[in-house]
Amino acid sequence: MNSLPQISDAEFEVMDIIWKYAPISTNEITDRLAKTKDWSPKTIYTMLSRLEKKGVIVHEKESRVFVYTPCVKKEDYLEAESRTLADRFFDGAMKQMVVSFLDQRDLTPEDLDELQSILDKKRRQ
Amino acid sequence: MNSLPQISDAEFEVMDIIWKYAPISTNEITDRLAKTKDWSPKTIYTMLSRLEKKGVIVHEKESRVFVYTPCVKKEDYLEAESRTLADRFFDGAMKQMVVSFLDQRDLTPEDLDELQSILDKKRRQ
DNA sequence: TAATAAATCTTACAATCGTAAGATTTAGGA
DNA sequence: TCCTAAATCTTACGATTGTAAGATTTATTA
Repeated sequence: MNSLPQISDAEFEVMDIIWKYAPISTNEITDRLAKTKDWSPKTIYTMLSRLEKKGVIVHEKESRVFVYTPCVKKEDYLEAESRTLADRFFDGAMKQMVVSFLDQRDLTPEDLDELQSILDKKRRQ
Repeated sequence: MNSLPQISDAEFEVMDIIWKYAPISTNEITDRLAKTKDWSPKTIYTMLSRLEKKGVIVHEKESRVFVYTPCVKKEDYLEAESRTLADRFFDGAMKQMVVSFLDQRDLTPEDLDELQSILDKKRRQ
């Protein structure tokens, strides 16, 4: 709960579906993942067991199917991963990281305008 | 070169020293890492071999010691990892990611001021 | 109630990773 | 030139990850 368990790339994909659609059954999970991934349902089942073992999801039985719910928040992972990124590349300085993102070429002038107005609002509060 | 090899957390720590101090000998690498990590030199040697096998560093022999140089740029990893983060958490939308970072609690009002002026400059160019 | 099909549980296996010990090579001093 | 200490090379081993196959359980239908 306090320190987030490490979850792998593939596990993250499964988590993502659960975060988006929970409570959700195994079948619905496999159906939704089938749209983007080419994974066997067996593989997905393995992911689900591992995620549950790691304590980031729980299930309830509904007759014979399992229905999953997350027990950690996606934002907590965002938080943790952006901190890791800041640590690795900017010595922990979030601000520097933001600056570097502002330089990223795929922000259009309109994006910049919008960011500016958000900044304005933030500073005023 | 075009697609960056995956490197692990521990490997990254080693890379980081090489990025900072290259060209750098094995001994200097282990000395510098000793300050923060509690790794055996043997362990570090393993990292170095793996990194070289992955093609992200090369060495030259100077008498009997190896001197390492990176052959990928740290910024390329930043680029790749921030894109991954944006994909995972914001559906690829860099702008949304930046917005979320602006909300991060550890940006001081001074930071916001500074960001604002950077934004101003960027929009003007 | 007995069979079946669907769902879950158990086991597996190769690749990568963290962590190093032991073997081998070799530059440099005696 | 020969020995030795330092450096590198080879091997290892348990945990995690990606990827599933096969075994077992069980709700439902015939």
